[in-house]
Amino acid sequence: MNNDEAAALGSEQMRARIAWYYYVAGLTQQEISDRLGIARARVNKIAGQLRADGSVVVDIRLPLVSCVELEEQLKAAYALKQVAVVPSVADDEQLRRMIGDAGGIMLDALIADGQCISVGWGRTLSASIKRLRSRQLKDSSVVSLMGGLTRGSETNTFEVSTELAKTLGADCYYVTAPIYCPSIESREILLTHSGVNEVMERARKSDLAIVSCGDLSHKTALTAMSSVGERLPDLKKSGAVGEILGTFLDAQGLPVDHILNQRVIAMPPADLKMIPNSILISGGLYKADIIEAILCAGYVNCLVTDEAVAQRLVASRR
Amino acid sequence: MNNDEAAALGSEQMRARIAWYYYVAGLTQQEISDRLGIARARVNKIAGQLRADGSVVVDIRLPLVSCVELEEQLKAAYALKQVAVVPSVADDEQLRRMIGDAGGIMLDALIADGQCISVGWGRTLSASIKRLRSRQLKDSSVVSLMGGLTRGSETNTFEVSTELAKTLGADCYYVTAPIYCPSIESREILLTHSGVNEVMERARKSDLAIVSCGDLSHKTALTAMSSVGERLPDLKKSGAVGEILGTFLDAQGLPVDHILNQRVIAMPPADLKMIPNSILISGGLYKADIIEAILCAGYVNCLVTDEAVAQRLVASRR
DNA sequence: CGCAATATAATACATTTGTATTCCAATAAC
DNA sequence: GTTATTGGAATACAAATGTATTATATTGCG
Repeated sequence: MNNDEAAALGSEQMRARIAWYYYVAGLTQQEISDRLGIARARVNKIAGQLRADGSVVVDIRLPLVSCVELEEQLKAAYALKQVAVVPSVADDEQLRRMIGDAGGIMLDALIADGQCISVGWGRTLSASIKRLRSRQLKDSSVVSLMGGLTRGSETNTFEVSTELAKTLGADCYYVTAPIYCPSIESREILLTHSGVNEVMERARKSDLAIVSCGDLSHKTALTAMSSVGERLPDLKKSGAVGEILGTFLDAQGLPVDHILNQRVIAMPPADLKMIPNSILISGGLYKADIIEAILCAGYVNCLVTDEAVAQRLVASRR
Repeated sequence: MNNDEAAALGSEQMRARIAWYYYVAGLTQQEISDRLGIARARVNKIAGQLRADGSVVVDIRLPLVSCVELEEQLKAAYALKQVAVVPSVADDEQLRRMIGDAGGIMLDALIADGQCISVGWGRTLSASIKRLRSRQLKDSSVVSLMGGLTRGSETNTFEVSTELAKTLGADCYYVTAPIYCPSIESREILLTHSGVNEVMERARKSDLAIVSCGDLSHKTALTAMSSVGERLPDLKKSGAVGEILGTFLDAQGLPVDHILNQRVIAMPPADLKMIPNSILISGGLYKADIIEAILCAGYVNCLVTDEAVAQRLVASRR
């Protein structure tokens, strides 16, 4: 291929060439920029994006025995069907990608045609979905498990379900309501009128649920919403350790008595128990408490997390 | 994990940690060496090995349209069942790895339990086999298609079949003879007495054959054997353009009349036609002639090669 | 048309990586 | 016990990479 041809490449084909040359052939970025006739800085940027957006994925074929052991211990301790544990790293974003990758691999094996897949929200979930192989499932559907965020966040609940549906080639059903209603009355109105109930009914009957969870620190995306963030002291006083599907739970995994829980529009966590396969994808030591609460209550039967959290979980069951 | 624990890690677990931290988490080699308490240079070396030995594999999820087009054209032009084309790069070793990767992906999809898989020899084949997922096939076997090299080469025929059998968890049958006999008489003796015939019979009945090919330059491993290398002028005079399974072919794909062909111990190329799936894995522009010859004769029905060769092949069928 | 917004090239620089070299300790061979 | 051999640490340095800055098209819009 000569430079004239290269110059005529669309940006998508440019990305594909860079992916091959850099990640498979092992050319240097300089060589690639020469060959393609573009600035090296651009190659560098695109190469980074390719990793981040899941166009290039790496598989590690050496299991870590310490993680494999933890997986087995967690399965036994919390009666889980499937567990994946990845090594811990300090950087949150890197950890999310690692857990997301592992979650994607688990999902890849569980997803089949003819299923209804319900999905929560979160950056880790978003990473998992990027990792999935795309398919053309004709008889499948994706359902959102919770209302949307009004303040445009980097990842909205709508975005997660849309992306999953697109990747799978499935239909998508949205909970067209805010995650927290302004008042208990408005919640009633929304539930009775807007078709939200039908979607949640569909979610209850789904074959596979994919959820994440949030703790009470400011690191968690949900608490970054002003409506939630300003209530953090309240929530802590009420005994909450974090949330799943927008519902705040205490250390035993029971919903706490708090105004936010009365205004949430999402499937109640207890309903997850009716779903054959439910996966919690979440890690980072600061989420250990809420993860433990969710497992104690038995809301989910599969888990993807990191080594440090797994150790905590195993230790507290001794 | 603290340093004391890390220091106690076996080297295999060390490799696994490095794989995760470097390729998935994206830590720098310095960070990893600090965390594991080892020299950075060692991390660097291991990280390189992990890529090379197939413990870390990368998947590109963006197809190159130019390659996809060539695949379709080749299928049509040479009546092939499956074709994979990867972008070309100048460096031979890099190209081998790319083609090997693509070959591994094709093989992964074709290999099933209960099969007999026959295999030739070559560095590209070796790369393909490294890329395969390991399995536990109880009712499968691997058969070598050709005799061994006496002069210890970096990859011997025995090594390729052994590694494939190990990866698949299958039995392995070897052609316990040199690829070229010292004389026509010794060849007769070997064929009648040593069980070589039984193995070749088994190969003829195999379900899947995996072969590579060699050209007549000194780049090719086979011609590096002194017994072959010194006959290169002869071979060229007799019209040979390269070899498959140790048998030298002319541009039409017919075995040439040459002493080496009379002394080769390997399955004759024509017998490949009886095998349901036969894959030729080979690339590099200097091999275009022999690849074309093999395809013209219809010895194989699947092909893995690179873009430049694919273009040549398509062009010469116009 | 001119203007702002965007994308890319060109450049520079700090960080990270690959690699060679030397040195040291543990181990095996004598 | 002494001497090779080996594997890894320590070091140094060149190459490659990540990133910021500025300059230069290119595009879309009023």
